[in-house]
Amino acid sequence: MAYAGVFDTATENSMTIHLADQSEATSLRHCTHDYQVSCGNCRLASICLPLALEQDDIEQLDSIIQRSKPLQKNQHLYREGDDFQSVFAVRSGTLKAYKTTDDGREQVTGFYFPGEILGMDGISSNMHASSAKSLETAAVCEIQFTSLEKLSAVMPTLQRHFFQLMSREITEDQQLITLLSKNSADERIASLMLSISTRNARRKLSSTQFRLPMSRVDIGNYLGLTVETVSRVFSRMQKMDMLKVDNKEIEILDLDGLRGMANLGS
Amino acid sequence: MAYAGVFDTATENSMTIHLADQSEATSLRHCTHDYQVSCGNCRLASICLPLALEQDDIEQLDSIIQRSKPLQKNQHLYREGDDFQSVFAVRSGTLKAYKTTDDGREQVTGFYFPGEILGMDGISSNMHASSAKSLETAAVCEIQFTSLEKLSAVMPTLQRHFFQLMSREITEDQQLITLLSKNSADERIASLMLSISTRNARRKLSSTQFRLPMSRVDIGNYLGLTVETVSRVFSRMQKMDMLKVDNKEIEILDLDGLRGMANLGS
DNA sequence: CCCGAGTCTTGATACAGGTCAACGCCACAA
DNA sequence: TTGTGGCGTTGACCTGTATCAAGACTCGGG
Repeated sequence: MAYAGVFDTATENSMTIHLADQSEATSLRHCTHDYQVSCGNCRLASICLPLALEQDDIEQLDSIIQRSKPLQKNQHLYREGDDFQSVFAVRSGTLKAYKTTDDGREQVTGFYFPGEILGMDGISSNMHASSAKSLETAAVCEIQFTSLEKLSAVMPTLQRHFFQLMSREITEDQQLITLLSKNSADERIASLMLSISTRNARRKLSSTQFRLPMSRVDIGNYLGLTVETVSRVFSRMQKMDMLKVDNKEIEILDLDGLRGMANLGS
Repeated sequence: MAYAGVFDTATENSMTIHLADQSEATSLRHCTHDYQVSCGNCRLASICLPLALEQDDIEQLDSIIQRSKPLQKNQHLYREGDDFQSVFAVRSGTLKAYKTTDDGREQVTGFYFPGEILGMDGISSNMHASSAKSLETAAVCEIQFTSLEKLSAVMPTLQRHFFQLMSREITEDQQLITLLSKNSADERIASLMLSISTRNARRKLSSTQFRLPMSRVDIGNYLGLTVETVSRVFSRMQKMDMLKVDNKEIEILDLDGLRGMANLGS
């Protein structure tokens, strides 16, 4: 996929990047040369760090960021209950975050695309409050939280940036709450398609044609619907010529129609 | 109500504490003597600031906190779209936060009890992402965000505390997401009752007997249910001898039963 | 190439909760 | 005292989505 090329030469392996395992986490620090070298030349920096940082600042930031080996499909980045030590920026691929409820069911709480940051829900209790696994081969940057705190204290723009990131996570969750509590199945699916569309646009990818990295099950779970309903809605939208759906391949044919549907059912 | 006594002598007025209105906001800074004087002697400090702060730190914190006059019932603390300048700690009374959707409906995103902090969703865009209004006479402490940022930079425990507060807001929203997408009406109501119960306990109030500050409409809105359903669930729970419901007066009769219901329907 | 497991689609039926409507209760004003 | 308006309750009915069931498609492995 789009950014995967950068990592093509890296040998895939099944190493679990598990923060509880300190020895591995530290060893990652020394693999930097295999991968992209700096936030300064990262094409995602404009999404991940929309900051006016001096050259000097970027170097400091780089020094606390660890670039890790790729995650394979379905590999966990962290699990609910793990020691919290870092937040992560997605460099390529897509991850999903989910919680397991007391009675064993799963609730997907978010999808994370390149340039987006995850893991911040672990700060409050020093323990990850959700699990994160990759939906396809993916790569992430790991940002040690204690280092981030220290650096934030001397770099006001960084401090503000992280407050903002967390605040955005809150407002996005609130959007989802509204979606779940007030909107029909059609509206929910339409909203998700639009969300993916705009997030693609931010990364300079097509906003009308893309491949869904997640399964119907994940979509349904995220939106509080069953697989069957998700499937039916896709079929219906296809029949209405709003969407062209070929399994995971999506083409938005009527963006305005979709927008209308997302707000107030058709 | 519990903490209202402190403010009994204050003249009620209809002044809107509206942050866009700079002149009023600043004038509040000089009313301090009318109200509680310091975080150091605030009985809610253990909830609001569970920090190991030195005497000196508390004084610094006090210097950036403005104690405002009471809000009347239904008065707005801030509105969606207002300039973001401060976060607020509830001292007495209860507030609700809500968003208005594009098609004009309202989504309640949270209830805030004494000792809890609200307004953090405004940080990301420098604009409040939701509105907040009081459900009854209430009082809040206003914390100027820029001052908070500056103080955080030199007080690591404060910086961490705020990261944690925001992170907690995220995990709580995720709880609600799960509730809305996976749980039945009974489970939702049971969860809310338990949440209020534990939050009361934290403030050393009864965990089994309390008065709901919000209307049935607000409860339904928050939980993604209609008023009728809320009412029916309360009646059903009463018939099952789990709850005693007399309008807003609630008594939990079977805490364990309620807990069972909250997790996995009955 | 085919096989088999996982994933997706489609149809028939069931049910939780929404909608509509009527009414009770209480506070407050005239 | 009698309205009047807001809130809460209850009942009857309806509908969107879940559930159950059967196939169809897809993709990786032998």
